[in-house]
This record gives sequence, C-alpha cells and structure tokens, in this order.
Amino acid sequence: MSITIKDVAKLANVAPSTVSRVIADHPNISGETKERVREAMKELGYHPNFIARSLASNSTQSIGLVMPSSADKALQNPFFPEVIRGISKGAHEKKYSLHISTGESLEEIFDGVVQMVQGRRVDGIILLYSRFNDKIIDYLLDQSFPFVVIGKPYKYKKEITYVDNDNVQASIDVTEYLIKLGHKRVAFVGGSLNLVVTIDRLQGFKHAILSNNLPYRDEYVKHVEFLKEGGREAITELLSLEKPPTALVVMDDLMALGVLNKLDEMGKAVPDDISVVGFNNVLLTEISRPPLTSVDINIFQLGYQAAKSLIDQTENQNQPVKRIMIPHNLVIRESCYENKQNL
Amino acid sequence: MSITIKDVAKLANVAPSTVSRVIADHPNISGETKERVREAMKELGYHPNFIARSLASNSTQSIGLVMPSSADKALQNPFFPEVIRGISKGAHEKKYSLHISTGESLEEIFDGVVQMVQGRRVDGIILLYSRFNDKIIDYLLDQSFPFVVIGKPYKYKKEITYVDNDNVQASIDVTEYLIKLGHKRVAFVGGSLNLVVTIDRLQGFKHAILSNNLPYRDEYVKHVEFLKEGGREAITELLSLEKPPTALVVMDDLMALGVLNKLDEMGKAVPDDISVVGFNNVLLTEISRPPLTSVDINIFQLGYQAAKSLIDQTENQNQPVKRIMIPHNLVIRESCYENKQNL
DNA sequence: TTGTACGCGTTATCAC
DNA sequence: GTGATAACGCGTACAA
Repeated sequence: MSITIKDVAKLANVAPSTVSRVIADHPNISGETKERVREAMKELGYHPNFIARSLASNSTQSIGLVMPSSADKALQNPFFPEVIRGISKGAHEKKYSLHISTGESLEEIFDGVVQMVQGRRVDGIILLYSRFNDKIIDYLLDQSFPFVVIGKPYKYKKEITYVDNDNVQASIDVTEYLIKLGHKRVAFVGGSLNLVVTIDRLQGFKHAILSNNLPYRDEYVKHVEFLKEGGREAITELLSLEKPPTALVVMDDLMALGVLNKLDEMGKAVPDDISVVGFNNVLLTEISRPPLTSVDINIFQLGYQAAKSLIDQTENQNQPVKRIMIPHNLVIRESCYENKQNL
Repeated sequence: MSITIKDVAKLANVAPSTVSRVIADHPNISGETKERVREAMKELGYHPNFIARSLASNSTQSIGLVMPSSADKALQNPFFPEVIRGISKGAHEKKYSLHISTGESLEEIFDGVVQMVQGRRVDGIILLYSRFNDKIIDYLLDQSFPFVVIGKPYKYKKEITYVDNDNVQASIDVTEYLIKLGHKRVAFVGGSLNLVVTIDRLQGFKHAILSNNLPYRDEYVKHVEFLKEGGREAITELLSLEKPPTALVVMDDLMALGVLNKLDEMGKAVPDDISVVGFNNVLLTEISRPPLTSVDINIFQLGYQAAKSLIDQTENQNQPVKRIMIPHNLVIRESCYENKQNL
C-alpha cells in the first residue's frame, strides 16, 4: 500500500493526529514539530488520500458539471469548452476539481446527478444550461443541495443562484443596432424553444422592433435546432417571403455560420444584400467570411463566476441566493451594412 | 445525515454486511432476504455512499482526464468535445464517471495529475493528447499507474497502451489523392512540432511526395500554431513563392478554415485556383465554404476505445500493453479540384 | 501543544 | 446463508 499518515507520524515521532493538523496548517502547533513533520512527509513522498479525507470530513473538494445530453449536437458548440475553461479557473483557484457525469438521454443524465448527490461524490453542482421543466432542478431544490445554474432558470428564480447575461437587453441592443443601420425588415432566427435563453433573446428582439415602431411579423421569426440542418430551410423560407428581411438576428454564432453558408449558396452577398449578427462571439466569428458581428457574452466569466459562487455557497453556510449578471457587448465586424435603399 | 447501510439493515432485520452483499448481488444469499433488503432500500430511499465504498474497496469507479493546458487555444478545437463524448460513452457503459483536473500551465496540470493519482481519486487516466517530453507520462510509468494515451506516445511506445490512427498512412492517402488529381506542387501546413501527430502527418506527406517522384521542397512545409493568427502568414509566404503550390494539405480542419478564409481574402478561389484538404472531419467541414474535403479519423471511436481499454486495464490485472488503431477514411467534399493546367 | 480514541460508510474476512 | 468484526486513511472531540 501507499504511504499513509501513520508512516509519517512514526518517522516524525508524533501522533497521526499531529500530522493531520500539520496538513491542515492548524494554528496552535509548534513550528518545530511542523518542520519535523513536513520533512518526514517529503522524505516519504507522502500525499494525502483524498478519498479518506472526504469520508472523514464529508467534503470532496470537487464540483459536479451537468452538460446537455451527449447525443445532443449542442456539445459541439464552442460555448462549452469556453465555459468549462472559466469554471476550471474558478475551481482551480480554490483547489477544487471537476467531476462530470454524462449520459445520452435525459434519464441517464438525471440518474447521474442523483448518483453524484446521494453518493456524496461532489460538494455542489453547476448546470451548464437552462431549459424548461428540468427535473434536475426540482430534485436539487428538494434535496437542498448546493447548485448554480448558468443561464436563467425557467422557474424558482428567487430561490436559485444563477449566473446569466441580460439576454433581453443584449437582444435589444443588437436589434437596434440593425435598425439604426436603416434596416426595417429584421428577422429573428432562434434555437430550441426549450431553452430559456431563446425566449429571452426573442423577447428582446420583439421589444426592439415594437418600440421602434416597426411592424412585428410572425413570419419573421424562425426556430431551428441548433446546428446546420434545420437552419437552412428557415433561410429559404425567409428569403422567399414577399418582403424578405434585409437583416437577420441569429441566436448563436454557430447557427449564424450555417446561415452565412446558406446565403452564399443562394447567391446572396453578406453584408451587401443582407446583414447578419450572431451571439456569443466565439473564436469562429473571426474566421468566418465575412467576419461576423456578434454579441460577446463573456462566456469565460459566466463559468468563472459560477464556480466562485458555488464554492462560496458550499463553504459558507446560508449564503443568500444570488443573481450574477455578466455584462455583454456588441463586437462589430463586417457582417452588417447600412441599408441605403431604405426598404 | 443521510440514510446508511445500517438503517437499511435495521429495517430489514439483517446485518449491515448482508445489505452490502445484496448490493453487490452476491450469489449465495437467499432470494427471500434479498427481496426484503431491496424493499427496505426502496422504502428508505437508500443510495450507497461512493466515497465510503471507494475507501473500503480501493477503487473509485472514475477515470481521470488530462487535457492540454486551458490557456491553450487548442481547447477550442471541436476535437475535444467529440473525443470526450466517446470516452463518456465507454465510461458510462461500465458505470464509470469522469474526473477532470485542470490547470493553466504545464506545471499546474502535472500537479493535478499527481493529486489524482496519489490521492487515489481515480482508477486510471486518459491523456487526450500526445506531445514531446511529457513529464506526466514518465510519472505515470514510474508509478505503474494505469493509463491510456490518445495519440502515439513519443517514446516508450512498447510499454504504453495507446489509441491512435495511422496518421502516416492517412497523410499519404490524402496527399496521393491530391497528386492523382494532377497536383504536382503540394504544400503541407502543419501544427506545433511538439505534437506527435504533427510529425506523423508530415512524415506521411513527405513519403507520398517522394514515392510519387515529385520534388520535396522545404519551402512547401510550414508549421503554425493551431488557430488562426499564425496560419495566415504562412499562406502569404506560400503564395508569394516563385512557384506557389496548387494544393494544400492542412493538418487540422480548424486551421483549414483559417486557410480558406485567408485565401478568400487574397482573392484566390477554392478549389478553382487552389485545392485544400483538412484532417479530423469535424462538423464545421460541412458548414465551410466550400465544404471541406477532410480525413475522418473517427474521433468518437478514439475516445470510446480509450475508455474501454483503460477500464479493462484497471479491472483485470496484467492486461498486456495494447496498441489500438482506429481506421480513417477520406471524405471528399468540394475543396479540391483537378489540376488541368498540370502545373 | 500534543496524544488517545472514536467515527465516517463501506467492503471483506472470518466465524457460525 | 448470515452475522460479527476488522480494516480503509483521515479528522476531531476530548483528554492530558
């Protein structure tokens, strides 16, 4: 077996409990023995056994991540690596590690969460998405297990700590940007209506249209599944309208790439014939042709703040429920153009 | 506190050890008491404590993932979500979960690995990349801790179990594909020379050029860091050569996207003026303009097999070292064209 | 300031 | 078949 606290104790001529205290850097312990113990640890190459420590202290120093189902193409979205990078940073700073339980179906994922929680494998959980009727949230609330949602919960907003952007305002900003460029026929291409973020961005879009005295038309709103396939039909439909839009608010950069692709195929030039904006400002926006104007939602910060706030919650009892808003800002590139014909 | 095995034992009128046996589905135990115990578990909503189980059985049922440093932009590569999806599948099938230790620097990552191993937090480790002089591999070998490398190790190949493609052959295939299209001036755009995969693909390229009696020119080989920035200069340099290449073998789809972008900017048409092929066949290849011809390396399978093989290794002692090769195949799209001028 | 003794929730090794 | 009992490695009252 490997080196335990007892071995160290023997070598340093102290009791195991003393070693334990040295590890925890307990205040009242003589500097002398501290040194002696530390030397013994080094000499033996001692490393604490996390499992044993967890059992004794009832804390694992690790946080659970819940991702969308792996069958879901959404995983391919660069949003996730980036948000995980942020979480990593926050976790690492407090010496926490990450635990992922995966599954292909909603049911499998739910079971995974139950195992993490009841099995005491993690101290808290971060939900990397927010969608309607998520059993997981009900379960976590019921267990009063610490968790943070990235995105806005669909209900129990007052009782859940979450980190989000002001997606309504972001959507207003970007839509008004197009309107100020002279666009009067602006369409919205959104993702799954099961995601709360879709609702928020649609709402912002609608608000911007109406408050600028433009007509809000249902046929200018399309909802497609996140990646490629669906988006393409939506574009065909939009452009075959009697009065096709001159600008598109697309809810996600990856979708926007698909849209650019389809437009090119149809012989429409961006931004000359039609303007396009996206959300998230992922790396790909720079590589796209033309470079995509996009709302930077600070994905990294979403993850970083979520981790910090969760750790806060697990380490200090009775933290109040928090709502952390991450600022957004429009990054203007080359996918939008002034609508001179004023259609 | 939560419900333990003892509570179940009491309710079912048996000893804790019996409950434990029921959980493990021990063979010699009467069907009757099995039923009684199971009912008691349900009634109390019992869930085993993983931590305690790990301590007693000295196995965690979770595997550690080592990713490239989070500072590294490489994380943005869709390769990782996909390989993790494969790992997830393999892990989930055997009821394993995933543990990620992260870090920004090489040093932090190394420390994370040491903690995972010495802290007995995981039963085995999967390295998601392979590069030169990786201290982590030396450490794991030294500790004789079970691990699997995705990609080819730079040394100790005989002693390490790894899952890889035949990247040399893949590169030969794709280069010969271009040669057969009539291209005589083919250039190679590779990634970091610290990655073993770069070497393999370059080697295959070189082999294909020479064995087809074409001149191998150093100025036709460029190495750039994975994403955008560097790649662009490389293209400029290649195209300003006296005899510029008519086809490019680009080592990664994401890099290839950047290349397409740059070529477009320079007014070069793909595939009419110049042909481009990539590697990995990620989703983006379909969205790109033109859709990118790419070598499908079966990323999902890389992950899936790595997980299966690692679990095999941890559960059955003395498994022989394995070398698992995942097949590749060329997916032809629209980024290559016959070179009719026969330059 | 340090040592003793017990508990954390399981699994595993004996007995019976 | 089943029940005590001892590990597993560590944290922590309590005692000294």
